[in-house]
Amino acid sequence: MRYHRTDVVERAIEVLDTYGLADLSMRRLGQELGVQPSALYHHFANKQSLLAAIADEILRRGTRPGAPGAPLAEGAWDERCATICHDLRDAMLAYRDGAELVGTVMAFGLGATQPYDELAAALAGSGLPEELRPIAVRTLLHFVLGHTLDEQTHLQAGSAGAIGDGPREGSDFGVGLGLILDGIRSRSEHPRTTPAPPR
Amino acid sequence: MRYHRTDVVERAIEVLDTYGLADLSMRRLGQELGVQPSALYHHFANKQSLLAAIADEILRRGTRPGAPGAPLAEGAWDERCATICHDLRDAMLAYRDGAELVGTVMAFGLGATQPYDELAAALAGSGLPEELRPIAVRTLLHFVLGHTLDEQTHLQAGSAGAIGDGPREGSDFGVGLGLILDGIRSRSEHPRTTPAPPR
DNA sequence: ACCTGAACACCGTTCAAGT
DNA sequence: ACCTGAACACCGTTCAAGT
Repeated sequence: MRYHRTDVVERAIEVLDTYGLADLSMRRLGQELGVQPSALYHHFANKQSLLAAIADEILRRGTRPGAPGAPLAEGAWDERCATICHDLRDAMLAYRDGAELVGTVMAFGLGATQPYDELAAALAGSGLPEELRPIAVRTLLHFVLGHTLDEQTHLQAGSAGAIGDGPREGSDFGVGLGLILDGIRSRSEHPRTTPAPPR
Repeated sequence: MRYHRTDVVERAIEVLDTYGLADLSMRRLGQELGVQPSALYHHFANKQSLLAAIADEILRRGTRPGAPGAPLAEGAWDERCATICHDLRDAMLAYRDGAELVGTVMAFGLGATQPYDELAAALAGSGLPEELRPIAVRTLLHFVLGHTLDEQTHLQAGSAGAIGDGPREGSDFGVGLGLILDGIRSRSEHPRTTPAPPR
């Protein structure tokens, strides 16, 4: 059998979802495809590149279609931010270890820049001073990545019969997100000259 | 030579700071101590336990002494939160890959609970409704961990002569932190019945 | 209490060579 | 363009045995 890049990514996602990130090795993936591990290096320069491609695909699958180039969410800036953050969370929760994978890839700046750009566009519609927007975007992303990683870790740890965690964590996410959006809103309405708190 | 648990942790921190987290293997650490890798399993059940002990020690070293049991920071609740967050950031930045290590350990809930408890205590002095405090604490921690990981990754990547990143990132941290504290303050002064934003 | 020595079951990556 | 086969330099962990 001969494979394309996309075949490898697709199979890798299946392995990830079935066996977890720790078991997603180049050797294991090769075995799963019926191919030598070294064959994968024809499609990807190294494992990190493969992981970046997987992260991109997971985020792509979690994105609502929508006209390309069109605004990615409707409504007020805060509603658009909330939608983007919820979609990102949902995309990561859709696959086992999705948050850990996407978080690692984003931390090393290897791709998955789509959410960043979408949030920056949404925040352009707020009154937030332009120079604060990048840090606001990053603050939102750190929240979503960190919270979802926590959530997924605990969900998976207690997967043997734990109940009631879904709703609790779900509303928790909205509350934390609302807290940050409130902070952005207060800076949008009352810009300050000295924004940093004292040490 | 015969070692204690604390000797192993101390040497591990030196290896971490000199060669990075990726090179901190049980075999490498054994070699550095002049001991078989298997000897380390007399002191730690597994590598994760060792990493948790290292994270605890890094945080302990970054903590200002202060009387045990006494309030860990003086002043208003927001100043105390800011101090705790800055100290946590500084502690992680003090060692190579410190943020990645502490972040991993905290994500798996293995220890390093000190910052959580300190922030919870500081927030008890705000007007924030009690049920919102845990999510506020976690939101602050996710910000500090995520931002510092970003910062350290980029600082280390451009360590060959990059200039001016320190101050920029430093103020960035304060701004993002101020954003979240503003959000907490707005909820403290104007509690809501429906805190979550719409999807 | 602390360590050795040997083994088990793995890794990512490279590279000449094949079709 | 895609893959094989073999090799290199590693991993974490276990376990009987030593002092």
